[in-house]
Amino acid sequence: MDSETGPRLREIRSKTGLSQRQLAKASGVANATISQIESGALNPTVGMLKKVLGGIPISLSNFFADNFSFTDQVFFSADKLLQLGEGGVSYLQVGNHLQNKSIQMMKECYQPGAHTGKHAIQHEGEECGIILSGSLEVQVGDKTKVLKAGDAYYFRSTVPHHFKNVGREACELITACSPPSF
Amino acid sequence: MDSETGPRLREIRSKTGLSQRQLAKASGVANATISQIESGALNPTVGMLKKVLGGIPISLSNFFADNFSFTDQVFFSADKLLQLGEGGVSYLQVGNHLQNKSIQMMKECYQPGAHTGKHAIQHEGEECGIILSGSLEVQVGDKTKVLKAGDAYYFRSTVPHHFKNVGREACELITACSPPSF
DNA sequence: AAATAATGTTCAGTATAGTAAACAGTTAAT
DNA sequence: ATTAACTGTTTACTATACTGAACATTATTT
Repeated sequence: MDSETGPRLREIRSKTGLSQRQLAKASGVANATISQIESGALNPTVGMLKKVLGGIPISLSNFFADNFSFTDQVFFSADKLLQLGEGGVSYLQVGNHLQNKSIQMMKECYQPGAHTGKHAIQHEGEECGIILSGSLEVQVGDKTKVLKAGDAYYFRSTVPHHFKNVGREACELITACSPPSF
Repeated sequence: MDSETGPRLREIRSKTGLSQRQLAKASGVANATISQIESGALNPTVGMLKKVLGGIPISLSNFFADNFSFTDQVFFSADKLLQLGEGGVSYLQVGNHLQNKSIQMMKECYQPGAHTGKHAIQHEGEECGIILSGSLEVQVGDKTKVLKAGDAYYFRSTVPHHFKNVGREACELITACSPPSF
């Protein structure tokens, strides 16, 4: 019936290094259920899927938004969404050769606990962003606030700033800097 | 089990002006099923929910990302995400008083068929964007391309450009202009 | 090599999701 | 007022999601 969710669950589970039984224990469902869901032999209820994803953990929204892959084609010339970083924080940049351009737009992903380093960042220009999923602690100057999906920020980059994912799930956001900072 | 999806479905269905039976017919499921899902008496399978949402139409991703509301708090001073437009195209702007700022970041939503007008747009600066959901036909100069979720664009705004939603569902994207264009 | 502990898969039983049809209530037309 | 057409809800039935236990493989331990 829905041929996507099984393979998708398998892919995500594998990526996180969990076995079916580990995930089963963490989420409180039978391991057979996970096997059957992944193989497509079963059409899970949303309650069940939510329960299973709770063991990873990942939200339903993020699970189904997984096709937010950035691997597809990109508009204009050879501008690709480049994977710049690795590890706790990843950056996907819109366009390339930004040296003489004025905007640096990125989709960023902070793993749980990931942050921008012990020293606050400071550079020319301005920056802003919109949180897509998860939660992010944003520190700008002496102000600190935890932003959730749908929240946004805007500040002058000359003020020292620092980002940290304080939630249990990955935090995705889209940001823009002007001018590009690296 | 999952107490959110019922009320959420009811809310979305009501907003679109569909009755349970209309949606049932459009999606090919029993009206009783929709009633029971909405009342919470039933925990739908994802295949079933997908089928139901197909009659609206709205994707699973968008359905669960519904908490992408922009109504929550926003970081820094009184900067709110302002609803600027109405009708076929809506704009939610990050921050305000952008006259002497350098970035204009917005979350835009194009209803099916909606576009930026019969005359192409042209202004100073550069702009870019990332498609969150749906599909958008982007016309820049003599180049035209249909972008899907995860795709992105970047171009100089002095080149005449035009956006149009050519899909059946609403298209959401996040854009950035530098400098702000209005 | 034999034993132990993992891995994912298969199977019979039971709990429940989904259907079709009848029900009850509200609005519109005649 | 009575029909007619709509709204959402309830009910008995059947199709299937989910469980627990056994199964088959592969990797690690002793």
